[in-house]
Amino acid sequence: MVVKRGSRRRTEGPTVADVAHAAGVSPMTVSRVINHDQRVKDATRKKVEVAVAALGYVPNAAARALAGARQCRIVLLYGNPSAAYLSEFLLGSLGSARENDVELIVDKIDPLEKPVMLAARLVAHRVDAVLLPPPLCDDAELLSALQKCGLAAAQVASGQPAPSSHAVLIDDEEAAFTMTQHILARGHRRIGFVAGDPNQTASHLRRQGYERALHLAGIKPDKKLVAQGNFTYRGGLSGAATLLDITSPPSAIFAANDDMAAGVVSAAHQRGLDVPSDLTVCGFDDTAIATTIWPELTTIRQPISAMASVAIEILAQAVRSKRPLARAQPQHVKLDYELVVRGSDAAPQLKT
Amino acid sequence: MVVKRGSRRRTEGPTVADVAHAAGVSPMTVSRVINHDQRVKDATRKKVEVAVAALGYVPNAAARALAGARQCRIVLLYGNPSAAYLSEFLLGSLGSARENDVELIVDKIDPLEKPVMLAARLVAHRVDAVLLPPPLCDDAELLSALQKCGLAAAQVASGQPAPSSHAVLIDDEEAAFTMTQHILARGHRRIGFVAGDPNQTASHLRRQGYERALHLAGIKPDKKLVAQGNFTYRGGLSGAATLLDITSPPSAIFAANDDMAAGVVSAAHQRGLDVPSDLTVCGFDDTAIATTIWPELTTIRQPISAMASVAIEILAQAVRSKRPLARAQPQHVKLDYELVVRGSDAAPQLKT
DNA sequence: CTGAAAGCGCTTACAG
DNA sequence: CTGAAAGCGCTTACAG
Repeated sequence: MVVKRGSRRRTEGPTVADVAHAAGVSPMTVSRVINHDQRVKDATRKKVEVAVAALGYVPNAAARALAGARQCRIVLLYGNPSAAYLSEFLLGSLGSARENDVELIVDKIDPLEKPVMLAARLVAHRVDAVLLPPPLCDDAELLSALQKCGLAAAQVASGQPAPSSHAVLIDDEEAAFTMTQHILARGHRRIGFVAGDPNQTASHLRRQGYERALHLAGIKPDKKLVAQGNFTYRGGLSGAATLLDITSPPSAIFAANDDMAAGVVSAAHQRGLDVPSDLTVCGFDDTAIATTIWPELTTIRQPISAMASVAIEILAQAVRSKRPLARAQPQHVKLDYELVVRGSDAAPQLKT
Repeated sequence: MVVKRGSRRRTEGPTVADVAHAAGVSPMTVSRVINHDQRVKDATRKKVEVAVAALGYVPNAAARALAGARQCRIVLLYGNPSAAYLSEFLLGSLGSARENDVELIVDKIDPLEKPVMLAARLVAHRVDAVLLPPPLCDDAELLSALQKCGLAAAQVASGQPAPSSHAVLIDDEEAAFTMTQHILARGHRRIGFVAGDPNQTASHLRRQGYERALHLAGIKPDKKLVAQGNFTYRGGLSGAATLLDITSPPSAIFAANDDMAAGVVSAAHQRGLDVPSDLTVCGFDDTAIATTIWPELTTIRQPISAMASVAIEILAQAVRSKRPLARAQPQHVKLDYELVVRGSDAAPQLKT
């Protein structure tokens, strides 16, 4: 390995030139072998491969990138998700971004900026794709602005993925159905539901799952047992207040996310009700708050970190694909959820 | 922007040459401005900055890496902070990492791995520096292992920064003093305190601030009014239970962080006490939970995101510094906190 | 304080 | 099927 005097050489490893020299070919041929170019003669390829192995050659990523390999810059746009959700989402994205060699930029959306402007700004900053966690994943205007600018987008945890964008999700309806069945199996018949933000499509799916399980159990859904909660702790607090103060209150409340479930638990405590002996409370998401409060919440575990990770991977692949066809072929991936039983559910009290 | 015929130019964006042309300087000068070289004349810098902004210039990372710019790879090591804390910390780090062109790797610590092994692994992965949020910022063994391997470290929010490492903090003692004075000013005389994790130095400082304010008001600290809380929601719950069940319970409780304060509020509710009319509850940190629960917490705002951001900046500077002296000269930066008055504090009830 | 030259390690585009 | 040349966008080292 020849290192010239006064060279600015920093890296210690061998280069294409070193390999070429060792194999008795030109650097160009080494490059072809590395990139699996079909046109290299088998004998030549062998020689190069031997040299590569002997020298322990590893291509320099920066040089490849500079010389023409396609870069990938993805923006993670976030609106106002709960801190626990964002935190897990960030962790998943970060790991995946490193593995897939994508540059990840994290940016809070400015509600005052028009989606069209935003999209234009992203393009100006050489962004290739956009990652959209809830609630942004359901912003139709944003999605269409992005598409018009030719930016790939991945919706994470949207209840209603657009056909034109990539999406990673769980089956919200089925998960809510599963949770409701679990509560029914405990023996509850009057099960309250605190619904999520009506602007997020997942909210409706979760409610549908709840109602389907009820139907299947021969229970007619009662509108008085459904309260609005907006996916916030305060919404859970006020929603539970509504449900708990009706004539024949529910013995269990299923909140469509953990933040609201925490609010429900607090409302129960304020009324002197014990959870779970007086009231069963279940959540959805399994974010940090589920194991922070007491009792710990029985909930649906949504693989937030994995969902973010998969979304980055899909986006990176789409961006780097040579064929424009692949960019026009959005993928929708469904991941598994899991029912996590902890301490906030129990059989209802016997009426005496 | 001139694009030559037959050029292999891939990226559409402007280059140093374009910016140089627009600003009427050489590419070299543009490079200097971008890299915050001190020697550029202010007027020249201005011109370049204007051109950069006008063209929307973004440096090409691959080219920088290839050309030999000193890279800076920082690992953000986290243990088990609250999700809300981590989320804000991550956001601050990410933004700053981009601005300072540092490669940020986020890694959860494995409690089973020996600090010495960890440090060795980091060195093997070409890591230059380590960012330590609480509770890791107070891990003396880790700190010393890092130092022995020649890794720069920045402790964030430690109550007792090591002389050999960089640190960014607020004055915890003074902040707790301020909060206690605020509660005293409301008219409270029996003020409970829920202490944080004894393994984190900040816990002790916060308690000291609380006691100093009491002394200054002529109140003798009462051991029965101090409970252990470990910085967790559950610790706040049980700590408050202890304080609220003594013979003459406090009319106000100051918890050394928001998670515990949330637990205190919940404990109060379980006892049928209203917050704040029956019990004043104050927190510390101003993480997301402070405005999630109801009533919203009066607390001390700790600029978590800014602290992370400053720490990254200091680390990047130290790593890139040509003079080894600067690396041996750790900086300790103190940022401002703020008392945020919201809905969880009020004057005590009149005894009748 | 600023600039002209050379080079980082690889690949594209063109010849042969 | 293989190679010599040029260039990707930036920064280092050297002058002035």
